[in-house]
Amino acid sequence: MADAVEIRGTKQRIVQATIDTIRDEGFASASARAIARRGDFNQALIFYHYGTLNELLLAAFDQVTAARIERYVEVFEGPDDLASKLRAMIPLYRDDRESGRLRVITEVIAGATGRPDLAPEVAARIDPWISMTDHVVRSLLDDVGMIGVVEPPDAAFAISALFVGMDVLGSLGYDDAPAERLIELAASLAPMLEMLSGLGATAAKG
Amino acid sequence: MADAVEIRGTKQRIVQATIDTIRDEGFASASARAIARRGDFNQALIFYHYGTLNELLLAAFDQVTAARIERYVEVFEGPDDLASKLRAMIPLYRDDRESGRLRVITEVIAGATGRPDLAPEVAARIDPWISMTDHVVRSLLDDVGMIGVVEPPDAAFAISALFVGMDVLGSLGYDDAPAERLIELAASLAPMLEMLSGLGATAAKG
DNA sequence: GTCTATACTTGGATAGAC
DNA sequence: GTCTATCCAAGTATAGAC
Repeated sequence: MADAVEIRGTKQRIVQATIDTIRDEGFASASARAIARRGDFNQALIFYHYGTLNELLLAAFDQVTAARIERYVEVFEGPDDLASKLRAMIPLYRDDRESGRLRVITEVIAGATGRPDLAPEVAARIDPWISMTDHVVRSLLDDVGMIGVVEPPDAAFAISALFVGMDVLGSLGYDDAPAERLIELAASLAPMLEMLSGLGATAAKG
Repeated sequence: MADAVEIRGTKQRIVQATIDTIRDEGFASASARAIARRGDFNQALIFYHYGTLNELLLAAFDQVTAARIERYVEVFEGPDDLASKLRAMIPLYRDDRESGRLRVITEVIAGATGRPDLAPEVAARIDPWISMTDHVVRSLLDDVGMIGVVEPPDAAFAISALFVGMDVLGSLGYDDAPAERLIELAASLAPMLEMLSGLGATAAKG
């Protein structure tokens, strides 16, 4: 029990060291050697267990995102109104930021740009996020009768991009506190949007 | 005349090769060796003329952004209404994208994340963009009487982040055509905002 | 200012002993 | 499954001839 964390063994230890390295030293510095130093194990283990460094980096990305997306889906597929959902999102987002998970995700996304060996793999792993956003946005726009004005995929792309961009600027050293304030703002504006809901439906009929 | 482009000599040739390399092979591949291969000159020249590779990369970034920002400032400091400004922005943005300049900028921004030796330098070079956005947003929010609801710096951060994020996702392989459609959408919504202008002023007085 | 040659470091990955 | 040892490619940067 006490070593429950050890049970999963070496592979997990390697992934954890990878996450730590990316978080604290950046994607560009996350070499096999640096990761092994960090986790205090032999560098050859990486290649025994993961084959290539890229595979390990992707495994680390998967681990960081896996638990995360479930929590967000839970919030956004709930029965609450938009404002409540957005407000429920704030502590999740804050936790992601403070725990360093967000930093890891951002580093991998930024690091994969312009790298043909990584870009498609990372893109495939971002897809679920964009899909989730698309789903939320679609039902929202539908309620408000605004599909056709904004296409849900465009809106989903923009919203996802907004977060990626805020995180990237955050990684560059900008204060990313605005992010939380903006979610809060969106939550406070949401009721206005839902007021339009009836209005939009009416207009569509009339 | 015919060799007007040659007059600026080797330094310019090196910067151009750097831009080409970043654009076509990505930031991660833009090593001194790769750049020298690309421009067909000796690798040692880079260090003679620029001291370090980082300096060269920043010089390339400066060159790509310099001409660009002037054109945007010209548009946004003009006397036109917001919708016209946004529409005027579209061909600029498209040109940046199609020429590959945007790719270079994105690669450098993404590449600088998590690199303490580059991040502050790149951040300093992004500041003018955020300032410009802040300026535009501030006068807009002021007109609409919404300062206090959204703080201009937050809005400027978000808008800048939106573009960075769309570009990063574009570099990851996502279709970034939505970007233009969204500017178009913003332009078509702008009149609504300006309608609020009188309303906001009235509310402030009443 | 430009070249060749090279010093030195770090990287991914593998072979083979244990 | 883990270790040591090593191969080899690639990187930044510099010294010194031209």
